Amino acid sequence: MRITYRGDYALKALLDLALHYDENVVTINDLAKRTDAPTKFLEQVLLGLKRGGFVESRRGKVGGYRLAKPPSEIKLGYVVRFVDGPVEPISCLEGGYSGCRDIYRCVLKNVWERVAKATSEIIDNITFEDLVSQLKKKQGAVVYAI
Amino acid sequence: MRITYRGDYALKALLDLALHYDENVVTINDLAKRTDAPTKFLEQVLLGLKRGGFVESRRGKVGGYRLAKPPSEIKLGYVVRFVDGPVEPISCLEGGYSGCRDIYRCVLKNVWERVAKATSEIIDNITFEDLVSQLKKKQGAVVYAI
DNA sequence: TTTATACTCTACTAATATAATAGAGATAAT
DNA sequence: ATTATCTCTATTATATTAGTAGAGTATAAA
Repeated sequence: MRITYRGDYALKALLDLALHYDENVVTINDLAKRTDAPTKFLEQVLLGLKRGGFVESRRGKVGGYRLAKPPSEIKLGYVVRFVDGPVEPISCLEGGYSGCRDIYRCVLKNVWERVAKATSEIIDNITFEDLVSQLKKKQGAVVYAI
Repeated sequence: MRITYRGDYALKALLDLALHYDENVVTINDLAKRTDAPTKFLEQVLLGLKRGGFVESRRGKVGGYRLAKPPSEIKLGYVVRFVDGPVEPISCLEGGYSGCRDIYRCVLKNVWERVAKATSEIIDNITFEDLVSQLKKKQGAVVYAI
């Protein structure tokens, strides 16, 4: 698993939307500011998240983005896989891999499977609600105003 | 962490050398055959492994490669880090990262740290001796002749 | 109805990493 | 000398990543 900038921006944007879940929509400009992402790049990221069913949007003068589901129903793992692909550390676990013969395959493959499982167990047991409460516990909600 | 073909070849070559640890050196051609790696590419990989202190080589007519240390002293994690870089899933844990502001930093960083730790705990507790014995247990040593 | 604002969509580009390929050179055994 | 084998540097093709650009669409408010 490798988190790219695209993935990092996506997670931070969703976390920001989770922090504002009870409020109105958040504009992409505000998201870009608070996540330190280039606005036009973040647009693409959010478009992807919309197509993935993670966010909803509203166009026009009071437009913006909001989460499509409550933060408690969005697991970190879902987002990571959607944006940055499988968590497996090597392509031989992902399907079309032919870079190894059977002789060494199983013994190394087994290691990568263990790594993937350990990774999944972490990121599939964290929701954005968890992240929000960790954030609030740590610094206080007032910090997150625009 | 992402295992590249380079890393995959390196691990398989070392595993092959571990299987032949008590014997003579192994030529790059034999290694290339058994690991299904392009010979010239594997040359570079082995050169790297030599500089990293994982293998020794001998030139000339009966030349080849051998492990520089017993298989029990080579951990998978060492090799992975040497060949494919840090196991951390995101560059913010690797030093010069500036892609996040403090507001979201800690809470996501903490997740990636947990992933990196879980990964390390797996790959730093497997030696090439372990892999060899798993391999032998599974298929019998006779399979590994040229 | 016009205008301003904000999301939508597609195309393009620069930089970097990855996975090789190529070939000349050095060393050791026969 | 010859042959086999490792050594080293340069080059290349492809894919990925990160970002930029710009025209288009929807909505609220003046």
